[in-house]
Amino acid sequence: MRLRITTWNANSIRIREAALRRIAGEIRPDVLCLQETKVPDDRFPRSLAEELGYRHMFLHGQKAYNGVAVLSRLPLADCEGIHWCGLDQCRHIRCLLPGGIELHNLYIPAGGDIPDPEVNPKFRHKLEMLEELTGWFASRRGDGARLVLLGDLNIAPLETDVWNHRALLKVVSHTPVEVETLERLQRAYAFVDAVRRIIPPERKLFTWWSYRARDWSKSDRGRRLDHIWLSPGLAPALVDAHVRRDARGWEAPSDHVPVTVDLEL
DNA sequence: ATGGTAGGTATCCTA
Repeated sequence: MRLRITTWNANSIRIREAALRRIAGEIRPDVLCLQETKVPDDRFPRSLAEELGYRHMFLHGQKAYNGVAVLSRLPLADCEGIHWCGLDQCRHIRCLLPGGIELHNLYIPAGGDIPDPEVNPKFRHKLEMLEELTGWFASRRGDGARLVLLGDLNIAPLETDVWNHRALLKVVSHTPVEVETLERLQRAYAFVDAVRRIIPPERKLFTWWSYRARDWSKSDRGRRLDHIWLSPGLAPALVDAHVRRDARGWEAPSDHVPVTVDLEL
């Protein structure tokens, strides 16, 4: 059985109806994981999702900020929204897909502008959420679960994940402390970076471009902030991965584009 | 070195 999973930071799902239709029609994921839906669950566009074939969904949203959702053509089980750092922000859904695959859809805090946890609470929160997740996954290491961890992790770990490595060393999303913290999370369960298994790490690859650029495509000052990781037991099922760069040029685009993997189970 | 755009909310927050 072929399973296609896509992650996309929509940056408000209510104003991305056309983009959501294109993702459903052109990428056709079986499971679509959303971040920054920015909407309470009772105002989520459920009927549109159902019209596009996503009869199964789990919403974990809030007003104005954050918000994650999983839309699926296949039944979902044991769905829950998980909170971290003692906050009620909606940034994490855990659920089970058919075949016992455990999916984690994450929206890691962006972290503000100043890369110093002592003076910037948003940066401290970013590192603390990653550290709490690291402890949680480390405590499960070796349990043999078939895990997919994906979402907007708001960190570009490789030199080729940013348009200019040297220029971004002190820019939140690519600082050494963030990269090291993300690598600790990855090592906690020996997660495989699925997209970089398919697209060579030597090649520049971005999933986000700022709205502030005059011409995002020409300047191409992007970053790879959106990731799909697989647990070691699930990695052999990986057959393909894609970043839908052209989605950044759609009418009324999100600043993030969809990232997709195909698994053969 | 600076300021640039976008979305949600309600006059300013976050990204």
